[in-house]
Formats: sequence, structure tokens, C-alpha cells
Amino acid sequence: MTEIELSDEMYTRPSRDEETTADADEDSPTASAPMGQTQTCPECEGTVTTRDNEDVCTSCGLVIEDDEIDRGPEWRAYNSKEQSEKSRVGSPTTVLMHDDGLSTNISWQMKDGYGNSLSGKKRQKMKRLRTWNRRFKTRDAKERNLRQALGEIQRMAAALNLPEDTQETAAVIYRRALSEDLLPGRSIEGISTASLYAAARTHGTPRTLDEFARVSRIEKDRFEKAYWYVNKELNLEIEPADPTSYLPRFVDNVEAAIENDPDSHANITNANELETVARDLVKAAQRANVTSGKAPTSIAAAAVYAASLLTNQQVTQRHVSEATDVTTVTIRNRYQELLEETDYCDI
DNA sequence: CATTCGTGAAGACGAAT
DNA sequence: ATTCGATTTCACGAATG
Repeated sequence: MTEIELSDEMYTRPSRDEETTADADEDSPTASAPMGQTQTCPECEGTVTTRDNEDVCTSCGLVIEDDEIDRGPEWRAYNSKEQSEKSRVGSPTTVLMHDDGLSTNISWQMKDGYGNSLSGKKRQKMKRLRTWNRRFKTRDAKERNLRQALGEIQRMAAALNLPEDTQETAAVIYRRALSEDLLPGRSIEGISTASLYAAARTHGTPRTLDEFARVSRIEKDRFEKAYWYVNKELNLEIEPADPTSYLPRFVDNVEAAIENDPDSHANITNANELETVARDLVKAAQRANVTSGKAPTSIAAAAVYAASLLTNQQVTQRHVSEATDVTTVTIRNRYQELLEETDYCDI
């Protein structure tokens, strides 16, 4: 019974611009119907009409102007029966577009449930109505669930400066978790956060668990458990994060931490040098195989501190710790062996 | 005084039995 | 499902400058 879900082809995101051109001419067989301002096509000198929000040549079909994103509903030819089109008008955001696409398939249902209130064979009809209703309700619950989750994913991604494709990956992961019924006891927040965390890691732009904890509405260990669970159940096979992917933000954060601490006489004179040296340290450590088993954030934080020593910049362990959410203890446990295992062993 | 360093206890996680 | 080993964190004090 689960085959009614067509939720797996959500990869069909490529821009609804072209499809509106495709079916726009179906309901207007004669080109004279919609009125547009008179222009001439640069290709064939034909007349240009404005349809929906595109300027199309009526003879050669060239689209003159199509920058505009169609955010309107598609109710153009359906005016005669104004039924149940309201659910199609969704918010214009891109991540929710998936959601919008899903909700359209409600329409086929009303023919059965709404049209005739009573008929001769009550029994069969009632039976059928009940099953339809049940399906409709579960679907509707999932729909709401998904809408809220995607909203949360979008909110957190914005707060963490994660790009849009990461959001879409997170949406795909969440959909899979939803379709495989992985949320019996888990919260929507937990799975949402876990999905985005996983997506950020697969895209090579990871954020730390603590960074997620600041923007998520639930505790860190809650969504950490959810992530672990989803990762296992969906076989996501996410590789450990590359410590170098943390370096730019960590260096920035250390700068900010020093900035916010005027009492200390710590100072960064060359942030670029700091980052490149730290990157060299991490790469050398990776070649020497001393990074496996250690937390990537620890390696990155230790590399930043070690690089500050090598470049004679005054950065304290405390500042690095505050900026990276790695303890000073861990920093000093790591940075020494980081220096030992690399060419920089002489301070 | 600020910073760094070292230590043992405790929690979490992966692997193995 | 419970142990074991490694890693990380916490809290504290000592050493260094």
C-alpha cells in the first residue's frame, strides 16, 4: 500500500520556467486570444505576445524575456470549476517547491469523496470512502510534517550560511527518513537537524555539532542521536569530515573571539598566513596518519593554535577553544603531536 | 596576573565478545 | 547486551613568563 508514495522522484527540480512555456499554448489554440503589447521578434519579424510572464514570438516560438520566475498558481484554464485550487498557492521559496509539487496530487481524490453524498450501494461506497479517507489523512499528516521540517531546515541553513543545494540534499534525506517510517519516537526537529547536518557533511561544508546546537530548537545529544540513527538506517555512508574544511571559519572565529576580548593582549597579525600554515599542518598530519580516530574539529583547532605559534602570532588556547568549541585540554593534547609528526617539529 | 601544562575522574562512542 | 579501549571533557592545581 505504500506504493502511492511518489515521493521518490523529487529530484525533478529543474526550474518550472520551461514547462510553463510547454503547456501554455495548449489552452490557447489560436494565438490571438491573449493580448500583449506589440513587439516584433528579432529572429523572424513575427508578432510577440506576452503570456503568463513570458514574451513569446507567435510564429517561431522564441522566448524574448523569461527572467521572471513564475510564482503564480496554474489555474488559468480551470476557471469554470473553481474547486480546491487553493492548496496549490504555496509560498514561493525554492525548498518548499518540492512540498508544493507533492501536494498537488490531492485533486484526484475529490471526485470520489465529494461529488455525490449518497447513492444506492451505501456499503461499498462507505467502505471505499473510509479507506480513501484514511489514506488521505495519513498523507495529509505527512504533508504537514514535511512542511514544518523543510521550514526548519531552511531556517537553520540560513543561520549557518549553508548554500541552497545543501538544503535540497537535506530535504532529500528527510524525505527518505519519512518514507521509511523512521520517525516513530523521534521529533521532527531532531530529524530535520540531523538531515541538514548530514547534508552539510556530504557537501564538504560541515558545521560542528555545537554550531547546530545554537540554531536548533532541541538539545545537541537529541539530534546527534537522530543523526546517528538516520545515518545507520539510510546507509548514508558519510565520511568523516575533513579538518581543513573547518579552518577558514575557525580562523575567522578566533579573530572574532580576540576582538570581543579587549582585556587580553592576544593579536592576529596575518590571518591568511595563519590559515595556510594550519592547512599545511593538517595535510602533513593526514599524510602521517595521525588524524584517524581523532575528532576532525580537534585537529583543526589544534592546527590553528600550532600555526599561531609557528607564525609568532599571539593567540591563546582559550581563544581557540572559545572559537571552535574544542577544549584547551584537547587542543594541547593534539597540537604537540601535530608539530611532532610534521616537518615543523622545531618550534 | 595571564597563560600554559599536567592529572585523574567521568561521559560517549566504536569494536569486540 | 555488556565489556574494553581510545578520545574528549571537566575541574583543579602547578609551573612559567
